[in-house]
Amino acid sequence: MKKIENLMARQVTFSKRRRGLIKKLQELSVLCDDDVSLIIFSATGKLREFSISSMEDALTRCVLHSNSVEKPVQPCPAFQQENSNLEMLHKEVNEGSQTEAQMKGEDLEGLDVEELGQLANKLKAGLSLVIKTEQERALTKINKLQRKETLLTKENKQLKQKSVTVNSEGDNVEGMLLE
Amino acid sequence: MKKIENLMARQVTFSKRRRGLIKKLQELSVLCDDDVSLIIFSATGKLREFSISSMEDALTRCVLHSNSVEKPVQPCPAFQQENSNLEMLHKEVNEGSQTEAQMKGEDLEGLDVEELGQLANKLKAGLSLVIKTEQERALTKINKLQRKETLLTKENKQLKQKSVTVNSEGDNVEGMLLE
DNA sequence: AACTATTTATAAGA
DNA sequence: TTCTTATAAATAGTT
Repeated sequence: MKKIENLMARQVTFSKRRRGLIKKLQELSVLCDDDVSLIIFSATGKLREFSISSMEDALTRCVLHSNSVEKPVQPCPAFQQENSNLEMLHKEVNEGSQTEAQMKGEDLEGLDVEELGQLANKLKAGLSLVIKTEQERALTKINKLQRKETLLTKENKQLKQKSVTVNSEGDNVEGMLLE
Repeated sequence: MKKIENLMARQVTFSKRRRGLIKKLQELSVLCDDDVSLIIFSATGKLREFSISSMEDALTRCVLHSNSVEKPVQPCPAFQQENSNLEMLHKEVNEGSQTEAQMKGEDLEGLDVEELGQLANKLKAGLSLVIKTEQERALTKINKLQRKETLLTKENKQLKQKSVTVNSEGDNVEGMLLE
């Protein structure tokens, strides 16, 4: 089993299997009385699907991007800026709570629940994108540092050998490295 | 289709279907080149399953509670060093259990908006802790690598100076560093 | 989208 | 828990 290279076939397969997956998720949540979350990212980090099957049918499904042709990724904030993103998210949640409180007392017909579902979806999507962005940022940074470290270590070895052959005394730099 | 009331039957079904679900998740992630996350909460809000398929680490599985009956927490391979964090997550998730249990069994129409909002907040809290765990882990790794890099660079500088003063020819290691 | 041949999942029982 | 098997369901290929 490997990646389907043909775009159309891949999209079709994705759609079919996504439906199957969500169905099974719903079944599990009913049979075993669980809450289930499903998050799917494309390989390029774009959010394709975020679905939550909870006890409430209204929150069961949340298809943000039904096409596999995704919207452009949100501008990738630097790792240090992630926290402000999270804070914004918190703020958004709090505002959402206010809205919800205001909505209290209104009819609890389908429309209200839909609006609430949309708010929840917004939150989930935001959180998902932040998680994904952080993961990517961190891994990129770690990989870069590891490559750099490898080269530095190599260089260090060469320099030490040279240093030892030519000058066996002087400042001893051994033992400086962290482990 | 409705909740399996018999505990043993429910546990067996949960195990079987979880395996099937994860298999299908893996298949989707391979066929369509996606990253997939799966989160399962028990109805009482306890985290049962957290699984991430990323491009870097094949599929990472973390079974905290294999069923609704309390069992010892299984070590999670991907987060072995974050046990305390995971326990915090577990604790946090548990705190909402009463609310969730109350909400359980009610019809959609019977749920008030505030309670649904609390569910959303709970999910957000769980996700936030996962984010936090990842952040901490990544930052620890990055900091360690950066310290190591700093020391290596310093050491190499000293070695180079020594090398240059004694022997100005030979292997040139400059230009090896990545930017 | 719909159809169908084939594969796969799973419930029940051991 | 694993294994077996009859049945049910998902899906790939096709139209």
